[in-house]
Amino acid sequence: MAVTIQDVARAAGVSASTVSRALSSPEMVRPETRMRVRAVAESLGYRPNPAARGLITGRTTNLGVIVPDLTNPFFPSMLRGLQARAREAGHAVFLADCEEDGAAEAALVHAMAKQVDGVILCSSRMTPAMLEKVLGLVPMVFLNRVVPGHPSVIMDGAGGMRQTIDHLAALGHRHIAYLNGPRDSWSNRERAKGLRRAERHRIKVSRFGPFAPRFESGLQAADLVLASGATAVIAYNDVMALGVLARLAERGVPVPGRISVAGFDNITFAAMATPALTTVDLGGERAGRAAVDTLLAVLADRDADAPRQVLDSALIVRASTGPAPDAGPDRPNPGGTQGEA
Amino acid sequence: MAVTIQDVARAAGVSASTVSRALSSPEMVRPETRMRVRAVAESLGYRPNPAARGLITGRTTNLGVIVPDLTNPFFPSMLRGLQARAREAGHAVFLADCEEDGAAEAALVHAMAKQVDGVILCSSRMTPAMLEKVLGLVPMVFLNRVVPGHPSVIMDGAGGMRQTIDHLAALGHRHIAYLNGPRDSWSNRERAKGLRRAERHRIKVSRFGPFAPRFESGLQAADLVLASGATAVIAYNDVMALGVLARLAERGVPVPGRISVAGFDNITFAAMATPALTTVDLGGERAGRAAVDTLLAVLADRDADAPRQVLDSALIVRASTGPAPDAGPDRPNPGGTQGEA
DNA sequence: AGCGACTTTGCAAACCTTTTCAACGACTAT
DNA sequence: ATAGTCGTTGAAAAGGTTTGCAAAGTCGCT
Repeated sequence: MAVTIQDVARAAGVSASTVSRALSSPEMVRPETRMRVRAVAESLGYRPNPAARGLITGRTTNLGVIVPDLTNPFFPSMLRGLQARAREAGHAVFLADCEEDGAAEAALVHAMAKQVDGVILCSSRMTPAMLEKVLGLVPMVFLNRVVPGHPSVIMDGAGGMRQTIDHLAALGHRHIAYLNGPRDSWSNRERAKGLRRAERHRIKVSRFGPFAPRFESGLQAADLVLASGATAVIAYNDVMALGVLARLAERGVPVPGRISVAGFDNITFAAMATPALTTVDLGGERAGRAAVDTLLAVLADRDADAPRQVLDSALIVRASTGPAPDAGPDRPNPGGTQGEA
Repeated sequence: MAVTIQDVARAAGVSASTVSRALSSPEMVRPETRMRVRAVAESLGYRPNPAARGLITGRTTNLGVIVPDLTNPFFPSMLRGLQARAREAGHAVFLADCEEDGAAEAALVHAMAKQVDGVILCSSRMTPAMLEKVLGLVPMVFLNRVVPGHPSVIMDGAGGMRQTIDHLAALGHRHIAYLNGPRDSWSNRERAKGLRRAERHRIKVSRFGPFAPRFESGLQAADLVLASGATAVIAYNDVMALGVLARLAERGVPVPGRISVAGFDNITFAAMATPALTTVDLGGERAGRAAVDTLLAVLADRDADAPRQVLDSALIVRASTGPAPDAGPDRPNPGGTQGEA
């Protein structure tokens, strides 16, 4: 049915080895023969069978990717960068969605192991014990999680948080709220670490949660934040922040007049909300590309020690954050903030 | 390095064939032997090499999926259903994003052909000429596009449009606008077909576009629609509709007081907008699952004739659509609409 | 006891490719 | 002229699995 290397060999009057060489090691075959073979291969529509090739070379030119939840809009942007870079490098991408389940994730690694040259684990949900069992199976790089001794590319959530706090401090806020994400989320811990920056500005921080990173959590949290007296709220991610925004709009609370709102991830809809949402862009596409590059580097030199790459994040200031309500529009040095602007 | 069937055979004191059978055709081997072999395989952590297996069986248990744009939030939901069903059926999923480019899509089909048992083409961007060249390569099913003689599952955009128009008619609207999607999009043509329903209600329809299906197009279109005097606007998709909503909010136009807005796709953020967006749910997850089922059916019986499955769509009425402004809140039989409610 | 049928197992071929090795001819350098 | 080198090619092995076929063993029946 499908055309094999033998068919090409017969049609070109050479051996299979010559066909193989004409296509993958062109310098090893006489130009004249090479041309003829290539022409025949082309005309027959021959494509090497990757499975057979992989069997002998031990390489598949496939990359595996596992994400925890495709419907979280943060991942598609990451995937896009990842996918594009992989294609540039001549690799196809195997994608699986583990649906936030670490055990499923481990099973997927097993399933993929033999069909890919390496796998990229995005925000892996595996416990250390689960990790232990799959670590040797196939080269892996971790995206958005550090696993000692293994290559990772991480996005600087803590740094993003610090930028956000500096931004709010400059706007005169003295009391802010943070809405925690899921309890055992690595990214949430990272982001929360950045909260320490508030001390430097003598800003009071009220923490709420943990919350599931969903729109509804934002609705719920908005009322809590309002009652707390904070004049700004930073949500674990944009989806929650949008929930906060929606609830505040419903209650007629002016944003950023009475309260400023910020999120994380810079998802597409952050820019589309009214008011447009101030958010931290963690550089998802860039991270996706970096993960592929890292994996390729590991593949090329397995003995190199595990690189850990940290990507800068950037605060995207939009309309949802503004001066603190008690800080008058242009009053210099309000309260005790030492004019950190 | 990796443990092969030979290793298991040696350790269990049987031949490789017996190991193979113990694992995949259990009834062919004596229970006692079967147990022992399975125990050994388990303890050694043996996993059959899918490439080697595929080479001989001709089946890979992989499915390929090509989508035009991962960052369009409609696709992830489809993918999710697809992915889940594929996993239930024991198939892994190869994903590729062709970035709205038909030629790239064709290349991806080629690249995937030998590594998958079949491929699902979501909203294929290939021209008929491109299609021609790849049709025989591998079993395919089309999602959201009909290709004569090939299996497809399609979502009923025209039906969704009819429901939307009936809905608006019932609310007393006499003049509506439609914002076209991309010029040669099959889905746009389908949706536009449903516009004929307006004749039955004696509703005037103004068409705008074609537009790229983006938020910015909605911003642009909103002003055009307002100037046209229409009291309701249906956008090609939710992303555009959200753009319309944003622009109208910016101009202080009450929605749905002055104008009603509706979209297509029921993306997550449609429900999160203010006002929440009325939209047509085309059943993406369901469609993803159906596509897998169809593909599996084709694979099981290649001679069966190409099924074409049409999925019902459902109008999700939310706050962005309301009574026409000139139709008073409860006035019966306004104008000449024959009271179609 | 002998025969046939069935069960259980192993051998070897097959899948398609890459790669090692050897062969062959031509050419160069001694 | 001869040995060595180089360039070009083919034969064959290898990679890990499944499967058709045959062999061996078991059982029941006549």
